[in-house]
Amino acid sequence: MRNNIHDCRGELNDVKLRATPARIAIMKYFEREDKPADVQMLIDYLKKQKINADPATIFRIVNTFTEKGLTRQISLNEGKYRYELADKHDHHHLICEACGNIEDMTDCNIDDLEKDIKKKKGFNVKSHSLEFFGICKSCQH
Amino acid sequence: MRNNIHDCRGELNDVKLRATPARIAIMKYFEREDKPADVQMLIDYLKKQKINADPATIFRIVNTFTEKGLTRQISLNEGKYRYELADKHDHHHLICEACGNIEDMTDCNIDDLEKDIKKKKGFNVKSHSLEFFGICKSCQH
DNA sequence: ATGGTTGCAAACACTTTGCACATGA
DNA sequence: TCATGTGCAAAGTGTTTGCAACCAT
Repeated sequence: MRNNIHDCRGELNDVKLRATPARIAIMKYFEREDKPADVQMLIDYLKKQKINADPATIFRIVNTFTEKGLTRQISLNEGKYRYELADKHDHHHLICEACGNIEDMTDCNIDDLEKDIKKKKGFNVKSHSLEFFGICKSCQH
Repeated sequence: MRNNIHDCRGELNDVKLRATPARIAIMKYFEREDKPADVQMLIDYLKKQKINADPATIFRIVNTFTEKGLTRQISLNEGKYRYELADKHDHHHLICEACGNIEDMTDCNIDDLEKDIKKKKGFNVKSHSLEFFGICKSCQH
């Protein structure tokens, strides 16, 4: 019974990827943290787990994950990419311009708008990204 | 009467920037085109106008324009920035994943959502970005 | 005249790639 | 075993910066 500890091997097997330490750790990161991570954050996290990984490897991992549909690549106007789990649908981010914190926001209804776009413009929406920039509660004091 | 030809000197004066050929041409580009431009597009456009400009100069111009509030810097998950006029409020983009074309989309009502965010999370929204990815009409044949 | 702007080169940050070695199944 | 994954180094993009020369006002 090796499955009592959930270590993401299942998810990796499902998409025909080998379960290497770095991949397992990164999957765990994404399942634990709700904040989209950039490559440096992942390297730092792995280092804490005593896993040393080259940036090139991390880039390869997140790119593979994204191709396989495990993760999603997003950009928050920072000059770099971030990555997050792809399975949560229709959620957005509140990005604090003061402290840089990123908060998740779920349940926004853009479906109507997408139908509207289809009708008015003939454009077939596959996905969307919605980000809010502003000042978070604790930075307002 | 040198103002019969609108050459954007007014906008530049308003924000205390000198009216150089490159700046004037870039302002004209933005006023004419509705598609957000990246730096390479601006260089190509200037070249057509017989204005040779260094990438560094273009980056400096769009950064200055953005600081002064003339333009806005956006990212469409491409690994680079694009720039567009800042004066159009509340508009979004339809990005075709087949042909790469970017179409503007106006009149979306996110105000309610922003009020909701303020109420529920205490997060004070200053701006947002909303992009739709999909397949445009002419790519569906 | 003079301070803002530009060109050029160099540096920087992020990301990708080639290849030899290592490793998971 | 052997296809897949990784480390390292190099290269590829996009972007910024220092400084001398240039030009708009």
